[in-house]
Amino acid sequence: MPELPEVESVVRQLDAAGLGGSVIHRARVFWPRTVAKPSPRSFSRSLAGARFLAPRRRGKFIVLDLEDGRSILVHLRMTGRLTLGKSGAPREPHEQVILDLADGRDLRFRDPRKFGRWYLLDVAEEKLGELGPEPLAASFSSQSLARELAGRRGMLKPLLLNQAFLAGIGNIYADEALFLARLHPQRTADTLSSEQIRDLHRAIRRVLREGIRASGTSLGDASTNYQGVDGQRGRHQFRLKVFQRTGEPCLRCRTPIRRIVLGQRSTHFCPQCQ
DNA sequence: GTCTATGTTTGCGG
DNA sequence: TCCGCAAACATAGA
Repeated sequence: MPELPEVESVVRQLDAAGLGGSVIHRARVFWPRTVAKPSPRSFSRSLAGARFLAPRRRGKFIVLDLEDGRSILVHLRMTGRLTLGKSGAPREPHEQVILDLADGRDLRFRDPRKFGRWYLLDVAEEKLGELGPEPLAASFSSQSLARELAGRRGMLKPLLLNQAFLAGIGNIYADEALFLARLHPQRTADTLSSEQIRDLHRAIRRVLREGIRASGTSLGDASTNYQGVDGQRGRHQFRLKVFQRTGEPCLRCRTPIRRIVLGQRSTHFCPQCQ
């Protein structure tokens, strides 16, 4: 569920709530596999007393840097969710990790599907280094996108989902960006004109910024959908142009939106203007 | 029971 | 090496 805009929203909410500066009193792991590195035991043991710096984001990772130079990385995957509230509340269903803070609050991780992962690393880059460029960074230009696309003979859509190619894009924003850029999801990546590369670059940034401005996309109404740190829902679902609009008229040309499966992911596009 | 799901990794075959 | 595909992870909702 959460892609770059949702993760960015969570990070901003954690920051606004003053997570930076707070100290971990106790770390508890209830589902061992959630903590990918190190062992859950040493994860818990070595976090007591650690102090957070300001939270940040890289790709779809929430990065919680610690004052001692280490970092906690949280990946929400499909259904992961962080909450920050007063400690002492009974543990809710599907809560896999709880960090009790010295200030009387706790940071909780709830993940019904248990795909989400936590990492405690001496150097954040050992994981973040696998990621491609940040699409919203000033250094991500149309030229750098062109360089990356050159020689890639795969389809555009799966390429946009490849985190080593570009960090942070998921299924929703990939479909939306390709629609905005008027590019077919199955288009071979290295066949774009420089103008189309410019359009794609602009579309990617526009869609992600729009998502952030709307505090993310919350589909459906179930608890497995994206919610912010206080349970806030995003508003970007009302702005989707193709995603989950199968059969509905294209907002540009009225042609019914089509759904196909690419790389095992549903893909929505307008067969007329893409 | 079936199908779908916003993510990522791994292994296979081309 | 690059690419596409299937399965795995584990669960909920339609």
